[in-house]
Parts: sequence; structure tokens; C-alpha cells
Amino acid sequence: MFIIRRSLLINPAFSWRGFCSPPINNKLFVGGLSWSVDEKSLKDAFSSYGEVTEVRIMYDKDTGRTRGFGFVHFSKADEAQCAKDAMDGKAFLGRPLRISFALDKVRGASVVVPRFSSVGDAAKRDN
DNA sequence: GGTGAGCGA
Repeated sequence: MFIIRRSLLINPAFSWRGFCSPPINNKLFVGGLSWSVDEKSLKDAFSSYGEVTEVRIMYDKDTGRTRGFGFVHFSKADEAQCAKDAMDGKAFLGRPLRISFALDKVRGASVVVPRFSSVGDAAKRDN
């Protein structure tokens, strides 16, 4: 029924290139950060959408500057979903944010980063 | 330097 389709439109958990993107965890990968962004300003910005338990920004040990991405931990996955929907694509300190759910990386193994269009590619073939 | 995936329990 079309009521289902309308639910897909109004629910951010069901929109990712027109495909399902449920909150898989309460951690967000945040890319596209400005070079001058720091953890406290990032936490302050994301705290408006939920309880931020931890913020970690990756720094280059050689230059001491940020690598332009980081991770934000929320108390609840629902809050992470809300913050992602609200902040993704929004300008922060002059640069648009690129947010997605964090893929858990275990010590000693490289994180498997699927191309952010692999699922969408399947959806396009279906379309 | 701008399409990017860490750290510590």
C-alpha cells in the first residue's frame, strides 16, 4: 500500500540511496570535517540531537592536524540515527559533513569498508 | 590533505 511508501519517505531509517539504512549501532563515522574542528566542538554540535557519550577525532601524529574525520558515540542508536539525519550534508565550520554509521574495527584487522554505493547499485539494477 | 574507517575494553 502507498502508506508503506510514505513511511519510507518520512522515516530516515529507511532512506539511504532509496534503500534501507537501519541504525546498526550507536556509533557514527563523521567525515568531511574542517581541518580546524576539534572533539569538543563536534561533541557540542551533536549533543543537541542526543546524549553523546564519546567523541574521537583522528589526528595525524606527524603534523598534529586532524585527518578530517572522526567518530561520535551516542547513548542510543536512535539518537545516532537522528543526529546523522540532521547533520549529514550540513555545513560544519565551513565544510559539509559526511556521516554514516561506524563500521566496527577490531584490533589487528583492517576494517572492511564497502563502497558506499554497492547496495545502491543493486537497488538501481532492481529499478 | 578533501572520498574519508580509530581506539581501547
